[in-house]
Amino acid sequence: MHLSIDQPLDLKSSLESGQAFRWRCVDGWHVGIIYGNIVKIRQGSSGLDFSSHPSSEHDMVSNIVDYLRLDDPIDSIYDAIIKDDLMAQVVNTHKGLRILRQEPWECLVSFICSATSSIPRISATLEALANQLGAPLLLQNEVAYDFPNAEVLAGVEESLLRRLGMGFRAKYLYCASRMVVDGQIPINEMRRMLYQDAKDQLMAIPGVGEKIADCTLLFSMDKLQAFPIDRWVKRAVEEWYFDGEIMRIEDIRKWALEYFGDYAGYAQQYLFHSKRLQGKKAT
DNA sequence: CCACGGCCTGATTC
DNA sequence: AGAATCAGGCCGT
Repeated sequence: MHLSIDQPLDLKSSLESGQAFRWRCVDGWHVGIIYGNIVKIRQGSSGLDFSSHPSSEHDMVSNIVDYLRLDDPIDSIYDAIIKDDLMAQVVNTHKGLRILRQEPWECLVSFICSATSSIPRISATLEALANQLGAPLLLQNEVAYDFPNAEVLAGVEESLLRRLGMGFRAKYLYCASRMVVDGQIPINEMRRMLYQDAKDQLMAIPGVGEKIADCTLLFSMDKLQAFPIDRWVKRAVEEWYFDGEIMRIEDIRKWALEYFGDYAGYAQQYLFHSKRLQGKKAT
């Protein structure tokens, strides 16, 4: 199935810029899961080619539009966040990098896993979780495992989670599962909640602080003003906007929301992506 | 309020 | 080679 795209989109960067951890690349195709469907997708000159299961390709179109946020007013967003020459250049270099609209539960778990870890390890852990506890989905000669829901994860021992490589995050994941199952955290209603209200609720989960809450809000809950600050973004802002001065996270957060406005999250993703590529090349 | 060490563990560095 | 150090934080002191 072909889907024409007439706006900036860089599929590879979007799927591999550290927002989602379970996409793999096979022969130029990205294989992963979108809203319970295994999807094989690639970008050509005029748009996307993909196949899917169990939903038909026809029915998957709207899911793909949702997942890649192709409904965002991307040109207005660029206008809004390009406040200076540096951001103009960063956006231009990585034009088409999108924020994804992931499923809230998997996104929350992913970023609980991310604390003091590395992307390859985060991916391995999440894959292990899904392989062990999720339902397999088949497409052509590929298999991918759906992500286990909160009920399933709440039912496994912390020791299993540790065995799967979660380390000290195992107890956080167990708590999060319980809180979602018990209805304390209305994870699927947070898209309709105010940013700060949803954030306060997420941060009530042990192991979820400002950064992990903001990642979840930005990458799965439509809160485009969320500006997660990890070490890369911290470094990027300090070096590129404050002449290398060491800043407090809280001051960066306030500055970013003020400076970039309602689409600060997009600015964050571009800063993160370019700083990380730069950091990797340097080392 | 701020600063700091500890936490699991695999990969990378010295 | 084997031991430190680091990795997309958070929590308690």
